Amino acid sequence: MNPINFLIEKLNQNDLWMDEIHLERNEYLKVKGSIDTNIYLVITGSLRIFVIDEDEEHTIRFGYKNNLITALDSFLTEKPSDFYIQALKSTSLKVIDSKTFKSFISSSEKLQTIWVQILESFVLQQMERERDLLTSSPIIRYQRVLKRSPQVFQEIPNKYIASYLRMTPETLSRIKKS
Amino acid sequence: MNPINFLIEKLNQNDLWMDEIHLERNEYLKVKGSIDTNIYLVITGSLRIFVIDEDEEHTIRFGYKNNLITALDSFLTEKPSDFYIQALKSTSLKVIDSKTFKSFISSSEKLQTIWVQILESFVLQQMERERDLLTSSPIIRYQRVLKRSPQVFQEIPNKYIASYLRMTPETLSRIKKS
DNA sequence: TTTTACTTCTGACATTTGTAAAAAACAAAC
DNA sequence: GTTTGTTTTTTACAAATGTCAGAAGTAAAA
Repeated sequence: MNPINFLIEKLNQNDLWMDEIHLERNEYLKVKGSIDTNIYLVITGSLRIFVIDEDEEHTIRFGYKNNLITALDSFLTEKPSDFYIQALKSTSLKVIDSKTFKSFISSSEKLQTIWVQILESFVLQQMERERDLLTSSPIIRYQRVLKRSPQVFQEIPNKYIASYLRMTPETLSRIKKS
Repeated sequence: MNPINFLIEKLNQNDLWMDEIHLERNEYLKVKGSIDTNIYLVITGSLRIFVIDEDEEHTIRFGYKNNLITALDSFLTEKPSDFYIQALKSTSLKVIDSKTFKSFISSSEKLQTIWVQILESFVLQQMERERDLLTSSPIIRYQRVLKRSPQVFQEIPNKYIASYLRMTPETLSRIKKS
C-alpha cells in the first residue's frame, strides 16, 4: 500500500479531520501571499494549484478525489506561500491543521517512517516533473504526462493542461489534432 | 546551521567516509542504467549530473566543493538510475555507501530529524526548480538562476549552464550580450 | 429549452528560438 | 611560446511556437 493512502486511512481512523469545506467552481481556497499550513483531502470535485510569474499563470498540479493537497511551501516553512489554489468545479474538502497533523505524525515510529516515505516519493515525483519540463518537444511533454497520468486529461479543461505542460492552449490543440 | 552541513560534519567526526575517488576532466562517475546508491562528497573540482532524453542532454544539477552528490533516484529506490555523472574538471570525491549511511542516519533521533529536514529542503528546492523551468522567457530563467546561484556562472562552461536553463548555448550567448 | 458563459479550434501572422557553419577567443598541453 | 583542443560568439536562415481575433463547439445557468 502506498504511504499516502496508508496515512489517509490512519487520519480517518483517528477522526482527525476538522471541518468540511465547500467551494464553488472557480472559487479560491487560497491566494498568493497568505500563510496556509493546512492539509486538505479532496472528497469530491477537483482543483488546480498555480503560481503567477510575470503575469503568466503556471499550473503546478491538480487535485482530485482522494488526493491530499496543500500549499506545500507554506506547510514546510510556515511562511507565506506564492500558490493559488482554485476549485475547477464544485468541490468538497476536509481539513486538518498542521499542528494536529505534525503531532500525529510524531506520535509513532511507524508514522514517522511513513512521513519519510511520503517525502521521498514526492522527491521522486518532482524529479520526474523536472524531466518533463526539460523536454523541449511539446509533443513529447504531452505524451510523457499522458502516459503517467491519463486521468488528468479527462476531467480538466485543456487550457489548464496546457499551462501544466508549459505551452499555449493553441499548441496543445494542434498537438491533439496531429 | 543548515542540515546538510550538520550532516557532513557528523559524517566527518565519525570517520564514515570509505574511499577517496579521483576523476579526470570529462571522466564519468556513473552512466545511465547502473545502480549507484552511494553518496559522494566533493572535495575539489566540479561535476554535472545529466540525463539524455530523445538524444538531448539535460543538465539536472552541478556539484562543487563541499556538496553532497548522489544519483538520488537510485539512492531512494535502489534501482538503476538514468543519470550520468561526469567530472567537469579534475575532481576528488569521498564516498559512503548507502548501507553505512542509512544505518548511521537511523542511529539517533537527532539524525533522523536531520534527514527529514534535508528531504524537506530538497522538496523546496525542487519546487523552485519547477518554477524556473516553467518560466517561458529565457532571459528571466537566466536571471532567476543567476540571482539564486551566482557562483554557478563562474566555474561552469556556458554550454552546460545553457543545458541547465533549457536553452541552446547560442540563446544564452545572445542573452548575455543584451 | 433557451440563453449565456466558457472552452476549443482555426488560420494568418509575428516573433522567438533553434540550426548550422564559421570565426574568434580562450585554455590546456606539449 | 606554439600548437592543439575547447568554448563562445556571430551570422544567415529555417522552423516552431506564440499572438490575436474570430468561429465553432460545449457546458452551465436561467
